[in-house]
Amino acid sequence: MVVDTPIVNEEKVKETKARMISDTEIYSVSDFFKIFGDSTRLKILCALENNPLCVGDLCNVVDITKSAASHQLNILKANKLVKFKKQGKNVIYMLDDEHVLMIIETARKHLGEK
Amino acid sequence: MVVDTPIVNEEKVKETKARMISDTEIYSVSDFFKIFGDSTRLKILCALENNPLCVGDLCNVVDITKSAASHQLNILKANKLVKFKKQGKNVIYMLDDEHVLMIIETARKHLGEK
DNA sequence: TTGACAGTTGAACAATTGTTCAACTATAAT
DNA sequence: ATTATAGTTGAACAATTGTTCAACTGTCAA
Repeated sequence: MVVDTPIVNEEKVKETKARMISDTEIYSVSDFFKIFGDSTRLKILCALENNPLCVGDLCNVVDITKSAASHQLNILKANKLVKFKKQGKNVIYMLDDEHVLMIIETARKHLGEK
Repeated sequence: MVVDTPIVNEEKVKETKARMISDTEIYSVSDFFKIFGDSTRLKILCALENNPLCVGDLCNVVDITKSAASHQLNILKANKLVKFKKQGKNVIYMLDDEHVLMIIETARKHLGEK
């Protein structure tokens, strides 16, 4: 829908609008956060923090089915948060970006403070 | 459901499980990220970055209805990301925690790099 | 070359989450 | 007091998102 209320402070609204991040960037940032907003994906990232794991072992650590893991790994892969290598019958997943753990740590600290 | 695949490396799984963050903390961290995972909420936080705004003006900046704004402000308030003061007929909202913008900035940088 | 196992995929389903709508409260102005 | 305006609320609805299920691919071992 559209706005259903009149502007109170015209100038302030104009200025604030001018300072806003573009819609496309807002969407890419919120999509990024959405990835961390799911506990299964967070657990997967957490599990891969110290060592690479094959899908089967990852399932056992995180306590999910192969299918659920595979779907979530696809999302993480598409967003360049994990990468993988094939090893015989197994597929070994690992973090693609250590940077990511820092983001999680920042959130944990923030929550710890409140 | 439960895991549907056998363990490959028993010891690795055991060790990794031991290192995992507790489930309750995983949930609170993912809930935290969920808040930033919505573009409307992100826009609201972004709009309040430089100046406090009354609900009506916020609606005009972010382009949403009063009701939608109010619901989202409730969520942000419950999570201590915004606070408000009453001023006559208006309710003025402002950020409760500058820390939050840092988290968004970190995400933007991360996305900019890839 | 057949059987077993590891992982993937798409569609159906279930659950969660955001928006809309209509009714409501509270404040200010006449 | 009455009316108009600002904002809130809960329930219904719509949309999005995660999980399950069953069928599939590819690799290894017998």
